[in-house]
Amino acid sequence: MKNNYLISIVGPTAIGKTALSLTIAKHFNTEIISADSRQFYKEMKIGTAVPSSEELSQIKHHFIHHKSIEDNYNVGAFEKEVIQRLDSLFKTHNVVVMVGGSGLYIDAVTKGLDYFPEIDASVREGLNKRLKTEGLHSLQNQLKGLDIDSYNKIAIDNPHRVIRALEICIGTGKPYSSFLNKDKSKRNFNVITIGLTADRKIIYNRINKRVDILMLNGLLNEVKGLKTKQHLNALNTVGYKELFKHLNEEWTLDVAISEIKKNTRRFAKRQLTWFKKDKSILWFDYDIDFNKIIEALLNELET
RNA sequence: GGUACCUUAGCUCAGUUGGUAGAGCAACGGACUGAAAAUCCGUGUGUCCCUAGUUCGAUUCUUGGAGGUACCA
Repeated sequence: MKNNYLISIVGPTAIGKTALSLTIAKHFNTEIISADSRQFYKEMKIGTAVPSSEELSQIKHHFIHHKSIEDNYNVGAFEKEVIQRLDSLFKTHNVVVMVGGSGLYIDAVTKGLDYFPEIDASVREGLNKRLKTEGLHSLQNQLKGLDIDSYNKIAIDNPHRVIRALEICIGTGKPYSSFLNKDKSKRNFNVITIGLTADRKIIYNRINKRVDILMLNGLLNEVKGLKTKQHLNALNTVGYKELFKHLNEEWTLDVAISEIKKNTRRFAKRQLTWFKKDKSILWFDYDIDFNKIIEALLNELET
């Protein structure tokens, strides 16, 4: 019988997840796990809209600013670290809150990923080089030879997917598909997922406003300070990549800002598409009285 | 006030020698097991300004309006 609960809060960017997570964490007198794939990086303070220092001082947060953009970090490592952290948190708490907008990272914690061995980074580097010189078609053909199941199943037009499958085939000598759908490690906690949402128009208005605020908070300066590192993957992020284009004199500041807004809107759309699939999510309107959500949670905890 | 040109998708515009229309961007839908705020796939969403003619048929031609732009007064 599992008596521990992870309350996961999801929803599109700028919907108000942080405020809700604080309310819930306070109510249950517990701590917060962040599942936001860009808030991990300590160099990205403004553009990722992390909780304010005041908010951070009220409740203990985990996995915010714990990595550097220079580190090689990924979902697998995140899953492992979170599960370890949860094990120790559940020793002193029955309820832990998780909040974030990265669907894959959330699912990794709540549902688990299949096990894959670590592959040396040089394999991917080589594949990326070949993608440039030989083209995607050559990589697709190689995958066809090494792992026909994956070749048929994955999004074959998507270079990231093809390279990922190939790097496993090459790095392990076994097909990528042979690692999938094994028995995932069982979770020793229950998950309740709360979703916050709103009409698309409202979400978009909030996003536009959020971007203006990030600019007022000094996002441009933060990005300027990171200019020499713009090639790093972690900085291939909405809010950063557009301002790099401005600093590289490709775009005016106005164009860059409206591109940030547009790309954030598209990001929110992708988040909604991801979460829509999860039928277990309890959805609430963004401006509901949070006490109603607490009530709903208490109901869930009893049953 | 006169003359010329314009009015077609949310925006910028193309087009139909008369058979109810299509690009870019935006938007919308979707996929996604270690790059995920990433990456990739799919979809035209329309009183063709209004009116009256000519015509089997008008967004297209003609009449008369309305709105806009430029130039001349």
